[in-house]
Amino acid sequence: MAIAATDVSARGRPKSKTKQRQILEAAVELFLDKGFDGASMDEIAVRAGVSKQTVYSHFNNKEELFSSCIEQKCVSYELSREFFDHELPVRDMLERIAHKFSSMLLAPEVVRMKRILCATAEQSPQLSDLFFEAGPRNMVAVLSNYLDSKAADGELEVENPETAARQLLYMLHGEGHNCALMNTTDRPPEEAVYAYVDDCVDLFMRAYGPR
Amino acid sequence: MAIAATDVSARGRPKSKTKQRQILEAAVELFLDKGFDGASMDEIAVRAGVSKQTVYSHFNNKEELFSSCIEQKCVSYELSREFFDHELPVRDMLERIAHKFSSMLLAPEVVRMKRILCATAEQSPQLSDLFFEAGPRNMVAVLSNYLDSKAADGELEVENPETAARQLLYMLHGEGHNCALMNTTDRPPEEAVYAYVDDCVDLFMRAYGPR
DNA sequence: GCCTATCTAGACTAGACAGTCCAGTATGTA
DNA sequence: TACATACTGGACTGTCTAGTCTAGATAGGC
Repeated sequence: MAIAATDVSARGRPKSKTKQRQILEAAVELFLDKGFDGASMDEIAVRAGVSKQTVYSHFNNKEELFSSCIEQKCVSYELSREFFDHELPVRDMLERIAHKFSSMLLAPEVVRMKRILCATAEQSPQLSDLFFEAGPRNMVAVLSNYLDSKAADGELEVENPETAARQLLYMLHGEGHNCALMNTTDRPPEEAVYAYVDDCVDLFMRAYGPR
Repeated sequence: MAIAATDVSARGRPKSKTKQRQILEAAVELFLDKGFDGASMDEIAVRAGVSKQTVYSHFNNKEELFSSCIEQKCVSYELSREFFDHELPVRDMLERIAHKFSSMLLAPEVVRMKRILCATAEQSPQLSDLFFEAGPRNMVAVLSNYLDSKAADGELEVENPETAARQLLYMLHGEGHNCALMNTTDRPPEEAVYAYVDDCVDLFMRAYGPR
């Protein structure tokens, strides 16, 4: 929807999908790198190897282009339900998901994306919505679903699986993610983050595991 | 230190402390409101009721002014050790601190400040350091200290108080803080946040409380 | 009351950037 | 082949902003 409407009649030369992809790729790189204000349309056009006019023929303005970028990135991060292995002991499964989740939270691309969403939060909350549904909320739903099924099996003592999912996931953010987000100079080393993640699963199992 | 050095010799008319305060106040408001790029020096001067030249005579450039603003805000947020009441039962004390911490995380001023630090993270990590030491790290230290003393009393079973403090504090961030930070349109209502905070203390006590 | 520095008001420079316009060229569809 | 449209490249407009400069008014310290 963010893309300029192509004429109903398919007369004349059609817009090139390739160019559009090039533009989006260049824009993603530059927006992630310099933020919304920092990235200029001229630079995006140059990096995409395309004229500025072409950029404007595919996307009506800067906001629209930015929004398309976020949209594109979100789909690529959606976590699937298939990740969960119901045969594995709960603790092992939780450790697996916790580590995967934690490393996602530390991925430079994710961090930079969150930074930009924070920065543009005031101007465009609908972008945050987009991200929030595809990202954190989806993750809570998926994990909560898993916890619920394990509670039904009697492997966990969780009354409210959604709350439990949030507790674990937000706890996992920890100093690692926070430091990365703010780009502090001294960051917890990788081993410390791993240890922290294990401690979180421990805490979780101590509270919700079978007695 | 961020302030332009006043001449060693105290000859002539001294710089007005009042003007400096006015400039800082106006700058804080505008930076929090519009971010670093969004706030212009002209606007700051106007809001401070001062000429632009005066702004530049107190602060050499925009970065310096910004840095002074963050510095000023940080000192005002430092949490004190006096807050902890050692007579109160651990659970009650934790509930108290959890609620206070949570409402701080939701305060508009704090949220906007964090947003700006995220946005400027790439350019100026030393600002994040400033904030991180005065804010999150200080908070962890203070709570960890409390948990340690309670572990010594046998009221808690905490092996690593620092980790435990981090777990509780980061868990408390939750969806409320995250949504506020990104400014999503549908935010968890106040009661939901309160309930979540209580659930977090529950989780903590289930894991670390006496058997 | 003099000296010195601050402060004001506004003009000014220099550069950046979003978005438009145009003339010419390339290319897919009918 | 003819048409309609996409694409290029570059010039252009209008706007905004950081930072400088100047001339004159103001006010504190000695």
